[in-house]
This record gives sequence, structure tokens and C-alpha cells, in this order.
Amino acid sequence: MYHINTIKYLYLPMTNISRKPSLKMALNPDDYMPGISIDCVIFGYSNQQLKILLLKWKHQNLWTLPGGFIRKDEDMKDAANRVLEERTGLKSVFLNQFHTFGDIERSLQNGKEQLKRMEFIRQSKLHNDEVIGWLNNRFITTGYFALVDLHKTKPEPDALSDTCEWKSLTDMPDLMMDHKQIVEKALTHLRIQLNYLPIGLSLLPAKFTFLDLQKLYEAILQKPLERSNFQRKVLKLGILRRHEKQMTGAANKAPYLYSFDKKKFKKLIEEGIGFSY
Amino acid sequence: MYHINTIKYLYLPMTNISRKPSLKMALNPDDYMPGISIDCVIFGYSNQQLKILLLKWKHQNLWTLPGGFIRKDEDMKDAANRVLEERTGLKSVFLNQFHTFGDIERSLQNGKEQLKRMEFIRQSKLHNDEVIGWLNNRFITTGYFALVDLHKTKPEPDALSDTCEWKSLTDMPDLMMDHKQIVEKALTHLRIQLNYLPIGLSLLPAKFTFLDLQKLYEAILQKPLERSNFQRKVLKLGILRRHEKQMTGAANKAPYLYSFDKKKFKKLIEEGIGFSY
DNA sequence: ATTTTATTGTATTAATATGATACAATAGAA
DNA sequence: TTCTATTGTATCATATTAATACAATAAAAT
Repeated sequence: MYHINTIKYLYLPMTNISRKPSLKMALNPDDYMPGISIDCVIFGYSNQQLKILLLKWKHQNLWTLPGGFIRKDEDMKDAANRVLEERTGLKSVFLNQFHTFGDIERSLQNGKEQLKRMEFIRQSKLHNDEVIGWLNNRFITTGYFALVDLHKTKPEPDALSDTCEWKSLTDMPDLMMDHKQIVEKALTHLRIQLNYLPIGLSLLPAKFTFLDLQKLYEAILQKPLERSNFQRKVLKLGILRRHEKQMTGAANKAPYLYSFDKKKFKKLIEEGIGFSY
Repeated sequence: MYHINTIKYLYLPMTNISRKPSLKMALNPDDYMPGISIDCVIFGYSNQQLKILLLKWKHQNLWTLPGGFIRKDEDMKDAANRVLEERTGLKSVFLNQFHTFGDIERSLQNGKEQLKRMEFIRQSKLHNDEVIGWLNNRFITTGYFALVDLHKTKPEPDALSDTCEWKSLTDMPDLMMDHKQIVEKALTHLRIQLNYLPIGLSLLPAKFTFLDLQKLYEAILQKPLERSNFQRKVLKLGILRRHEKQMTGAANKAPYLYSFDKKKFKKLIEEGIGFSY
């Protein structure tokens, strides 16, 4: 029992695969890898809160992560980038695979709601019986997590959803299937990454104050950090550039604005220097 | 375009799936998830060298990682455990998923050798045309890495392999497809894990000297460690139990034997304490 | 029997990092 | 002009790490 993969696939590249299907176009199962899906946990940050982009199903109060399938002619990471772009309009952002979820019963949660959903799809004639059968198979899903500047995104619901919204982590609605566990795992990875990557680069606007950065870290770690020590530690990394002061209008000393020095940032990562809070 | 997974699967559990197929039994594609495979990077340690369990294809000098497919009625992690048990005879060892490899061209390497291979399979009549067609599809593979006490294993080649052998990391043969990259990634993860888990527990025999432990860490990290500081750091974790001295026969002070105190070890992990070298 | 040798277990010291606190500078309100 | 809250930075005690030293010791060499 052995897997000698993809040789036919390699030497007989497929034809007749429509290149860029519109979102509303009927899903053609022949174009996609069966049994595998992609789910994206897209993190954003605003109002001092860490947020995740979620979709709400039509006529149901069940939310899901932005997801999709892998075209037979695309790399899995390209599929993840495509999903991300379809929902946010953003290209080439920080996007990392973190785990593949392969339990049989991963779709048990909210099973009744999902049955209702399938009935809705059947009645809506959005998909034919073949597609519905394909969707009904067991899927293993690979989770990717992305960090984006929330204000640069244009959330777009997909064909089966009412809304595509940023939801605060501290106020998460009911999620489909095992999506809650997927979010948990993504968070764990984000927290670990925090020790190795100055993550603010992706989540904050170009210029920010030290307090902004600290609040972001506190939102991710869910614990308060000591201000002056945080400042000292980050400054010592030498990856911040200081700009003009930001007059806040408040009756106190105005903070400086900072931005990331991407060159030094890159160098730091190459050296594999981690730092923890 | 959305994935409402596995509802039919959930509510209509499959029947007629043979429970434990013998290794030599013809592969029935209907029993397995299409397009997804499992590959295991199984680490062992002997003669002060980190080793990996590899299989060599019959009549060809091409080596592969132990791998397999996911039965439609089993969790992905169970599939990985099954593969591990089939090749080593070991159950319930340290086994962790680390990455899923989904590039289209992941099988490009050694393509010619693999074509020869498919021809051999065809001629051997080991599989019928349906199975060969199934194997020829593109596969996405999820990598698991395992840590085992090499001396407790009974390596078993599979139906398509001559030998199943421990190969030193410093002396790796040519590997099929992208298996070299898979090994690299597993190593990276092992090295990161080293900062969070006292990994010796899985790779060393029950009792060992401090030098044994240090050499293991040096083999994994590929860099020398300072003896006395290594000793101090590990001792401070409080997870080692000291036993009798081991008379080495050499003309010098005999080292103590140590073993891991699994209770304290567990406690340490729960507290999430990491340590680095 | 004594000396020698290589290795082990532990101590010591200097350098560095961290946690807690202090304090001067300052933008704007009082 | 004084007051207030926040910012940037300094200070000091404590903890951690790296480098080195050294006594203990098993067995070979003398």
C-alpha cells in the first residue's frame, strides 16, 4: 500500500478547466480536489480589539470562517490566497498555514443547522444534485491564518452568505462545525508567532504610537504588559523608526509615531531572533 | 462556493468497509479519502546520531518516508498512528502533525524514477488499473513527526519496498518527490519543540547519563552545547530522577544515570514552561 | 601503593536580561 | 501660572546566562 502520487497528473496537465470562475458561477466539482478544503482565520485589529472576519449564512444565525476549495491546477497556498482575496480584496498579505483538521466528526457541531442549510441549498437550486452530493462528502480542512490591516479590507459575502463582517474575539457568535476549534488553534499559533515576529507590521497602520503597539499585544495575549519594560524591549530590537509627534489633544505629553523599518525587520527574522513578553 | 461538509457522511455512516486490511491486500480506493495522504518522519537516536526511518523501493535506489492513506472511517491522526504502527510495531508514541504539503509540483523531483516505479507496479499486477489510476491523481500530504526509542522498533517494509531502515540524518539517500523538504520541515519543527518539551523522554532509553542527553540535543540542534550550563539548566527543571552510578570502565569519575520523572514532566508541560539552549 | 588522567558534579564570577519603580518632560486643561 | 495625565527614559534589585574553575573519582599507569 503505497502512494506514488500525481505522475499522470504531472505529465498530462489538465485542460478544460475554466481559469477564473465567477463567485456566483455554479461550482464544478471536477475542477477541485475532492475531500479537502481551506479555511482562513483572518485577523484584524481596531478599537483596541482583535477581530476575525466571519460570514453569516443566509436566513440562519450560523457563522463560518471564510473558506473554499483547492482547484486541481493550483497550489494549496494559492487557494488560500485566493480565498483571502475573494473575501477581503487583499493580495499578498501575511498568510500562514497552521494546522490540518482531519477528524471524522469535525462537522458534528451544529449538525441540525447544517442539515437545514443543505435543504436551503437544495431548494435554492444554486447547485445541482451532483454538486450537493460532492459537498456532502467528508472534508479534511487546512487552516491558514492571515494578519491584515482591517481598514484596507472590503469584506465581501459569498453566494451563500448574507454578510461578511469583522467580529471581535471577545464577542464571537456560534460557529459552524469545528470552526471554533480552528479559531482557538489559530490564536494559539498567533501567540507563539508573537515571540518570533513583530506582528504589528501586518495588523497596524503604517504609523502608530507605542501605546497602539502595546494594546495590540495585550489584545492578542489577553494580559496586561508593563509599559516601560515593553517599550525598552521593543526599542532594543532596533526595528522601529521614530517619526513626528502625534498631538492627541489630551492634556499630557504627546507620544511619538513609529513605523517598522522593514529592512531591519527582515534581517531580524533571518537571524531567527525571538523575543517574548 | 461554500463547503457544507460531510452531512451525508455523518448521518449515513459507511458500511462494507473492511476493518483491518492486511498490508498485502489490494488497495481499494473506495475505502480511502482521495487526494490526501499521510507521511511520517519517524525520528530515532542511536550511536549519538539522529536517524529517520526510511523505505527503499524494490529494484530501485529511491527512498521514501513511511506513508499511507486515510480510511474514510478513520480520523487523520489515527491514520498517522496506523502508518507508524505498521512500520515500527509501536503504538501510542509521541506523534505530532507539523505541516501539510499542497504544491502541485510536489512530485516533480525524481519524476523519471517514479515513472519507472509506476511501470513496475503495472507489471507486477499488485494493483489493478483502477487503483493505478487512483494513485496517479494529485495528492496533498500531511506530515507527522514521531519520536521513538529506536531500539524498541521492528522496522517492516511494505508491499512495494525491499527494506525499511534507520538512516542517519547526516547520511541521507535520495528521496522520492518532495520528501527531502518534508524531512527538513520536520527537523525545523523538532528543533522548535526542543524549546518546549524535554524531548529525550521519547528518544532515549529509560535510563541515561547526562552526556547521553547532551549528545542527543547536540545531534538535533547540530551545534555544541556547554556541558555545565546544560546540566544546570536541565536539573533546574526538576524533571529528572537520579539513579545509581554507571561504571563506564573508563579511568575517570563515573556518571549518574537519570530517568525522566513523568509526573513532574507532565506538570511542566501543562504550565507551558519552555526552555532553550 | 601512589600518581596520573579524563570526566563528572558543582561552585563561582562576570555579563546580560528582566521586573518594579521612579522621575523629569510636556500638551493642554484648570 | 498651576495642575494633570501620559510619555520617554533612568535606576535598582533580582534573575538568568555564559564562561570558567575546581574538587571528586574510576581506573589506568607508574
